[in-house]
Amino acid sequence: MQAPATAAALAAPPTRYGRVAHALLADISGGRYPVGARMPTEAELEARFGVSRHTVRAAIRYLRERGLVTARAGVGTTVLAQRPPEKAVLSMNSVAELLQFTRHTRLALVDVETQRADAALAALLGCDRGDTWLRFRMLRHLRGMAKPIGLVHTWVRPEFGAIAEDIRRRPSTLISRIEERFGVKFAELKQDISPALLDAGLARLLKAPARSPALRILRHYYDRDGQILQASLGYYPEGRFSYNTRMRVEAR
Amino acid sequence: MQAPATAAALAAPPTRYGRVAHALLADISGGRYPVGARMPTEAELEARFGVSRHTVRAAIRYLRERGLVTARAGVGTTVLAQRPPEKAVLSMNSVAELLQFTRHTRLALVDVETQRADAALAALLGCDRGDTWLRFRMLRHLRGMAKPIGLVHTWVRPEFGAIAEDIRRRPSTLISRIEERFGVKFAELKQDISPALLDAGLARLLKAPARSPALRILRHYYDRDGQILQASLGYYPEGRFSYNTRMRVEAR
DNA sequence: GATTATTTGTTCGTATGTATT
DNA sequence: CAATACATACGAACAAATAAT
Repeated sequence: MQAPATAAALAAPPTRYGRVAHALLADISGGRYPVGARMPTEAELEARFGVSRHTVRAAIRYLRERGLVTARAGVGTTVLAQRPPEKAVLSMNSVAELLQFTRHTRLALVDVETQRADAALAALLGCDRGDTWLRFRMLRHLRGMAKPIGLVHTWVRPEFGAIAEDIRRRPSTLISRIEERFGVKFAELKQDISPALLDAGLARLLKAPARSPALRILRHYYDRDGQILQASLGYYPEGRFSYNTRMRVEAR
Repeated sequence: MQAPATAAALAAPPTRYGRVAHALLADISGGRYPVGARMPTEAELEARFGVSRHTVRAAIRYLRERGLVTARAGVGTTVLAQRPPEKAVLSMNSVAELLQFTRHTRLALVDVETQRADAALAALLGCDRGDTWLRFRMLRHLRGMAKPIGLVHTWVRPEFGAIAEDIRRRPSTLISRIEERFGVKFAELKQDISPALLDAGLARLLKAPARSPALRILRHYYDRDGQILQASLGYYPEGRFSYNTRMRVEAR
C-alpha cells in the first residue's frame, strides 16, 4: 500500500536477465504477485519480456538465489517473500556484550606452550601448516560456582608472546591484553558453535563426567585488515553455560 | 581435536552435470586440482567429458554454489576449498538470515500429536501446566546431504491446528505457514543453544550414534504483543551443522 | 488407476559480449 | 591489439514431476 518501493534495494546486473529479474521483483514488492501466489509461467514471461527462455530462467534463478521465489517442476514458481531479506538487528549478540560477559568471569591459567601447526590445527585456525603459535589453556570460572564453566584454548602469534608473563602473573582475556600492549585492535570476530564430547583430559580439568556433551565454541579475531590476531577454542559442559540470543524483526 | 572424519558424501544429482560436477569434486579432493590452482577451461572440460558447454557450466555452477570454486571472466576457475563443507553452517546475524537459511533446507514431517503440558514441557515453553499444544516433529535436510542435519520439535497453539493438513501435504517452516494463513507476524525471537546427548530414539531418527553429542537449540517466537506464537526445540548432531556468527566491532 | 496436459528441469548447438592477460 | 576464458543470449528438443481429466 505504501510508497513505491523507493529503493532499488538491489543493484540490477546490467544484463537482460537482470532487467527481467528486477521487473519481476518490482511486481512482487508492488503486490502484483503476492506471497504464496504463483508467478507467470516461463513461457508467459518469454512473451511478456520478449526474451528467450534461457534469459527468463536466469532471471528466475536470480530471484531464487535471493530466497524470493521457489520453483517446482510440474507446479510452477511460487512467491516466497515480498522483498529481499531486510536488515534485522541482533540486539543481544554484539561484541560489546560478549566482552561484557567475559568480564564477569574469572580466568585461571592452566598451561602455556608453543605449538607448530599440524594439518588439524592449520584447518582449525585457518593458517598454513608449520606456522608457530603460542597456546594458552585457561579455565573460565563464574563467581560463586564451584566448577569451572569452560576450558578455553587460545592461540596467539608468537610475536605477542611477551604477554605470556603478564598472563601468568594475572590471568585475563588475552585479546584485551594484546590490545593494550601492542596497540592493535580487533575489528571482526567470527564464531562457530558446535557440539562435542569431552574426552578424559578435558573432563578432568572441567570436573565433568567423561564423554558428557559440551558446547565447542571456536572464535577467530581479526584486525581491520583481515589479519588474524587470535583464535580460541572453548569447551563448555552441559548445564553450566548456554548461549542465548534475542532478536527482533525490524519494523517494516 | 576430533575430526568429523566421515565425509558425508554429497548425493550427486542423477544428471549429466551432476556427474561432471562430482567427477571434478573427486579431482579436487583427490589433489589433482589443489586449492589455489586453476581448473581446466570450460572448453577443455567439454572435450574431456564429451558434454556441451552448457552442461559444463551447470556443473561449475554447482561447485560454485557450494563454495568450492570461483570463476572470473578472462582468468579462469580457481579452486577455493578441497572439500565441500560436510556440515551446514548457519551464519546468523539477523532474523532475515535465519529465515534465509531455513529456505535452503528441506523438511520432512515425522509426526504430529496433541500434547498437554506437564511440568517439564511447561518449563520448556514458558507456559502454564495443562496448556494444550500441537507438536510437530520434522527432520531438516540439506540438499545433497544423505543424513538429516537435525530434528525439530515444534509446538504451536491448537488455534493454528488448521495448518496441520497443509504441512502434512507439503512440509515447510511452521512459522511462515502460520504467518501466511493467520496473518500474524512474529516480532521477536529468543534462542538458547546448549549441548545435549542424543538418546536412542533421537539417534535413530537422525541416523546418528546413540549417546553422541548434539546442539540443542530452543527458540521462542513472539508476536508484537509479547504473546508466544510458537516454540521449537531442535537437535543437531555433531558434524552436520554448526552455528556461525560474525560480529564487527562498531567504529567509535 | 491410467492418461493427458502443463510446467519446470536438463541438454544440446550456436553466437556474441566482456573482462583479463 | 590480439588471444583467452568466462558471461550472456538465442533456439530447439526431450525428460521429469505434477495436476487435472
